[in-house]
Amino acid sequence: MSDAPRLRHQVCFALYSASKAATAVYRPVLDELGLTYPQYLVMLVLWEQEPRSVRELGAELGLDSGTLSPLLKRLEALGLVERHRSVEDERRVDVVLTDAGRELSSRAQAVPKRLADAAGLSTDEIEQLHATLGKLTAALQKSL
Amino acid sequence: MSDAPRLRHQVCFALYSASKAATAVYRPVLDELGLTYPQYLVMLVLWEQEPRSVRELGAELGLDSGTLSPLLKRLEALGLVERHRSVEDERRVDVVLTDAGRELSSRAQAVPKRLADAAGLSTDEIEQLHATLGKLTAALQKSL
DNA sequence: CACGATTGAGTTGTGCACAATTGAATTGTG
DNA sequence: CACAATTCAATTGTGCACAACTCAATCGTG
Repeated sequence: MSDAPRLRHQVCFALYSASKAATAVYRPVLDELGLTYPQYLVMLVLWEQEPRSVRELGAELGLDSGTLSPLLKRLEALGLVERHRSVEDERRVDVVLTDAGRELSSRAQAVPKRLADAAGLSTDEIEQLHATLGKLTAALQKSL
Repeated sequence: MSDAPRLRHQVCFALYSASKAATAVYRPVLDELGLTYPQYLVMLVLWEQEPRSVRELGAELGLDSGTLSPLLKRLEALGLVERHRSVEDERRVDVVLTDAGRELSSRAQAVPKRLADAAGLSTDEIEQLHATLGKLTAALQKSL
């Protein structure tokens, strides 16, 4: 019989679908902020701490300069960040928030709440999901 | 203090990272098959049942024609599928496997095993993760 | 100090994701 | 039957993801 792997049984597809559904839920909220989902992630990192080099942003998010360089250029065009060559190490580019970028933080408070509301999971389930995903991601990355 | 949402606490980021890590684990195996991850998903659906219209593929995978049309064109160029206008309804395009496309199924057996090996989770944890992701995705999609 | 190796950011090219639009085929309603 | 509304696939345009590459700055070793 069907010895072919089946879509619905694949955890990878469950991850892929859940991830897409989550960004779809965020989309309307992020639209109001004028951000895409990956841009929001970059802003999250910068709201925690700045300046951050492109390298550091990439390490936090698992993205390389091929993705970040144009993304940061767009955030700069939006007036949310500035990029400056580091003085100590001229290979590095430090990314800092502008006032507008910092102010966006308060408006972004509503973003994670939206997912929690839509998730339909208990706090326990959310926490367990979070923990399991963390274990999974760590194991997968180690296996590479 | 930090009233800004923090990256590490966000379930959405955990999903995003886990999904990226999973496709990264698949990448070398899929490279041997000459497929990308989304192309593999389309083949999974076709291995289960064919022919399938573009519309049906999109419904299974949550993708629209803007994504599928060029993807299917590439699968056709690889000689794995063929596309034919449906006779009953000429708006539809039916996608069928070629012999080469059908044969790829057996070589694809190794793909899901690779994730299971790398996951570092027990069967129980995998099943619970799968179930929770399913609940989450359904709830998120309903909320849109 | 010299110089090969490494690091960091950027660019190019390919492919996916999704919104918006187009155009043809079909359906539903008067 | 006519024709407006809907359905379906394809195209266009924007942005992300990642491999491969370039180039400059820095580091490590002799």
